[in-house]
Amino acid sequence: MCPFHPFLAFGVKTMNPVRVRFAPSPTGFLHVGNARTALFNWLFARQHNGRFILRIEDTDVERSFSAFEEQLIMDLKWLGLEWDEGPETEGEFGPYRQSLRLLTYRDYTRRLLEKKAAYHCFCSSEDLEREKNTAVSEGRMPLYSGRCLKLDPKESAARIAGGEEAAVRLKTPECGELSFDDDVRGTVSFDLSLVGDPVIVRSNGHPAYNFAVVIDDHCMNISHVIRGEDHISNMPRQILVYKALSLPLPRFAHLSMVMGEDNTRLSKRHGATSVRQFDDDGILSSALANYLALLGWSPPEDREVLSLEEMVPLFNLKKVSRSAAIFDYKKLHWLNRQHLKRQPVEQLARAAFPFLKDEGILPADMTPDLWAWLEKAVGILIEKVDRLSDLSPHFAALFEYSPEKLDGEAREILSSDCARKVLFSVHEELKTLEKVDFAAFGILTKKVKEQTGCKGKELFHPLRVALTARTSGLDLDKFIPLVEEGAELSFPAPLKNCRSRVSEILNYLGETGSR
RNA sequence: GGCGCUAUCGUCUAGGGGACCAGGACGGGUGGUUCUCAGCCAUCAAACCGGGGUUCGAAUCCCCGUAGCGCUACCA
Repeated sequence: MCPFHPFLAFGVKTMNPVRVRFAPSPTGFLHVGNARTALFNWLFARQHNGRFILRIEDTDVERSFSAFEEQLIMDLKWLGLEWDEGPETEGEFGPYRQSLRLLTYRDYTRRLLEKKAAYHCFCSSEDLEREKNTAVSEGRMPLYSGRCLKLDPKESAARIAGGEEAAVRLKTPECGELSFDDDVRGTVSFDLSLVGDPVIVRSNGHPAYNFAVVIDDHCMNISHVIRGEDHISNMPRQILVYKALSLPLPRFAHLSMVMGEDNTRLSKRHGATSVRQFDDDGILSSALANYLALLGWSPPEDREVLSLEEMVPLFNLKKVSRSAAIFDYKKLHWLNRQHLKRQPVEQLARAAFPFLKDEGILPADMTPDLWAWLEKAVGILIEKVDRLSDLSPHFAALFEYSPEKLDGEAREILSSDCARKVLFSVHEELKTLEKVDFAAFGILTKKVKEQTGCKGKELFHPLRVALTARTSGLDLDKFIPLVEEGAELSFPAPLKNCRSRVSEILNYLGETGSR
């Protein structure tokens, strides 16, 4: 617990270690907008050898759930944003959950009340609502009237002693100007005549946000408050709390918002918005983090594809953009492709596995042989996709072989003279081969070319259709070894080798007489 | 309504009084890569919100409009 300390009023200047925090409320999944705030805090802490603190703001008892808190923690870890202090790790400035800090808030509230910097308010929410409505209809600012401030202190004390519920309001100056220096926006100022006495403690005893953050940031020794722009309008109220308590101010930086394509706040109808969904969609955490960083920050020398570690020394909070950014899924997908390519095949195979298992393409119990094949296949197929979730159809195409589903274009290709010669020649050659690997395939095509006199399209198109029953797909010299090796392994649905494919299509064509 | 923040290609942005008839990336168009698709490479189109100042000179500084967003809670 952090006791109130009047000395701090004079802002004792020491070596100020960088301490930043990410303070989400556990009221839902980790949203990409919040994730970006967390990321910028993390980057800032890491590059200054500072501490990154996670604090759970669960003072809204109605909406906070521990399940969300657990999810939040998982999502943050998935993104790679490990915290130095917070739930699980703890630390010397805890507890890191607001619901466990009630005594601290109470202590500070008492000080404020004693200094007469705050007062009890007995107004009912109905009264408040009515006053607000009349103010608005008369075109006035809906400020609190200050009715309870005028109450006789004795009466007020008696009502409290009598057990009556009351909120606590901060007494604010009636006029004047307040300004602060924002690290991304410069000087921002407000007219104090426009801020009413805010409730700092609700009548249920829980602190209001604008009070709790100030206390927590101070007690946790936060040096830089980096948060969303939506908090900027709260600054006068928060600064007033700092002043009433004579606490030194940390530095502030307000980040712009993340919007959807239609320039409204990013929400479910724009597509995936929680980091969990991106994981489910086959987006790598490093790609998401990279993309989020690019929303507002631009790395020097056009180095756009960056890992978390690479971003740390390059990041510059003061260069962060002040305007809102629209979330562009296309660019995220492109970036994901870049990150996918940087990934070693072993890792890619591991990352792709869940998607392929769910599609029934791979068995749940993988053997070393299957892993080896998967690595090879993923290494080849990855260049076809932006996301891991897009891998399944490409894998499925390896397994599926259905001459009866031949489309018009494929039949057309098969109907040429060359096609007939190529098919028979390949069929014969395949009989002599034990296994068709990359080298064997080269020799095979050369032989077929000599025997049939067909080359180029005339040779490869029929070959492709014969082996895949499709007109497009993987390069044949990659496709064939994959299929041949896979044919010897046991998958949920077996993979046919080249020889049986060619026999099958020859049979099919013979039966239907369509050759 | 009030207050605050913001404003460069469709999108993310570079730029910080002359180096800018504005650069990069995504996306789009076109061409190349002697099997297809994809990829990759090359190439093209595409922007300083409007109006006033300040200045020899403004995307850049100031003011006014406009628009978007945020806040205006006993939500955070």
